[in-house]
Amino acid sequence: MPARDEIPPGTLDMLILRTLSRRTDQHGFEIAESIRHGSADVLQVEEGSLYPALQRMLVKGWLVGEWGRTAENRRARYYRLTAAGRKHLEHEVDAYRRVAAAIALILRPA
Amino acid sequence: MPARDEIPPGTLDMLILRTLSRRTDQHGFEIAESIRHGSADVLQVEEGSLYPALQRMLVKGWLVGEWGRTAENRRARYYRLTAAGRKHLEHEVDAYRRVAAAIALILRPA
DNA sequence: GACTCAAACATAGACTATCTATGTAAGCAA
DNA sequence: TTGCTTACATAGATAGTCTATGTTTGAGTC
Repeated sequence: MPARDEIPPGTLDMLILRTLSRRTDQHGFEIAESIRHGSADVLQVEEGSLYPALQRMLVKGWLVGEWGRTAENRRARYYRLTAAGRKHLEHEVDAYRRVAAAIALILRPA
Repeated sequence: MPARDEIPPGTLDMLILRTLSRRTDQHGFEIAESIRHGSADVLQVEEGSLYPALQRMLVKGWLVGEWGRTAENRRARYYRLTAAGRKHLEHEVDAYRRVAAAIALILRPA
């Protein structure tokens, strides 16, 4: 029934960036929820994957983050795409679609 | 120009099984070529990935292999799906499609 | 106020699966 | 016999996810 799936290796950054391009200024927990809901409850990002990914992308300059407060008055880091992040997202989506189309070619019924 | 892509982690077994379900009794080199051509030259399986994958799947009983000779009189191992392999392929394809659809949900334009 | 609970962030290490690099054997041709 | 190619094979590097664990902080409760 639910049996949530893992995030396929190589897609996590893209999913995070895309989530932030849909709605900016989300913090980590929100991003995880957005991915879960946005995927119809199929994809679940674990915290041990999420936070390192956010760090990596901060370092690469694809995101900026600033500390703030949630509606429940908890400290949280809010992320936003940079121009470089937006461009990188485009490239990742292009590459993903190309590969997905290629796999579809092989899977499609003869 | 081509700039062939890597096989996404987790998809190689499925691609090999699917290739053999389209045409049975192919040897390793043929399988690699089938995947490349069948993907419109996008996907390239490296030998260092291919042969270990074939070994794994022999052990798991998804394939059987028997030694033979190519048209050029070279020794080669010809692989064929087992019933278990066919069933496993179905499951892998189902799981792949479910995840791909979930990713598509997130990627699709708002 | 002490205690508990959850939110939010974070890191270390395990694990999986691909790739790169390398090697071997065998057939054929010059 | 040298070289080229096919075909199979293995070892180690690498990348990216996960599990498990830990820390801080705010809110609620007794």
